[in-house]
Amino acid sequence: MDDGVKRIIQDPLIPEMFHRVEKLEQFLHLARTRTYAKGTIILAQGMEFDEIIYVQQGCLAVSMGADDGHQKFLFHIGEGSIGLSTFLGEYHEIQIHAVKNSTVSFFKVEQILTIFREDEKVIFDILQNLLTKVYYFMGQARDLNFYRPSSRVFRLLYNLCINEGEQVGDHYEINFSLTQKTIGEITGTHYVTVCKLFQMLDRQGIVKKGKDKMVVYDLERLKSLINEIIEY
DNA sequence: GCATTAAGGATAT
DNA sequence: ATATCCTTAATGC
Repeated sequence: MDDGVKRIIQDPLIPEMFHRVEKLEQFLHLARTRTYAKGTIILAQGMEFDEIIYVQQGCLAVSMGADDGHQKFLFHIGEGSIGLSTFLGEYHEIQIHAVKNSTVSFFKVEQILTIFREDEKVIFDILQNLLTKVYYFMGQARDLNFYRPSSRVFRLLYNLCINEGEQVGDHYEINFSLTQKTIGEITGTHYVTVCKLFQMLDRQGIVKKGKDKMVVYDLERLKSLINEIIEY
């Protein structure tokens, strides 16, 4: 095996940075390409689907419907990433909609096979993309079983700080911010609960969340909060 | 401990 | 100007 196919699976902290398959960029002429306005539903529940989605620009969200009409957010498909490499019949409950204005390409099976023949490394890229998703959702399954909602939120913040945080003096800065709403979606906790938790963190000076920056003032305290019972 | 609902205020586009 | 996000309180499991 040459180095081109030797890779490491790293766990994505948030479900939108799965392995990119940018090699598909060279094969866009084989695909059907469309643009979607923000909010458009690309794949509705129960719609047959046998293509691979590649997002050139923008961002899509994949969610799964529940009996009561609720949609459980699953993951984002960002630029350079792919979606639904599995082929759905008409009895699935997946929905995909555009989060931003997006241009996305659709590859049919035969086209994908052609690409595989021309550049077999694309196979590994697609496998890698799928495996990071599988690994991510294995982690989700564990978290939902073993941690309470408050723990899941704190764990996410802690991991973000460890992995993306930049130490500045005595504190850490995370140079992007998630909305409380998306933190709720990712961790499976209600957004009102997320709000209360951030209030607590703010009041105790542990974490302050800004518009496009989060700073962690007390990483050890944040870590210990993961295993504490929170009073609301 | 947390979800849910509702309702009003705050920001983003 | 309108949609989206955040806050707060009340209630229920």
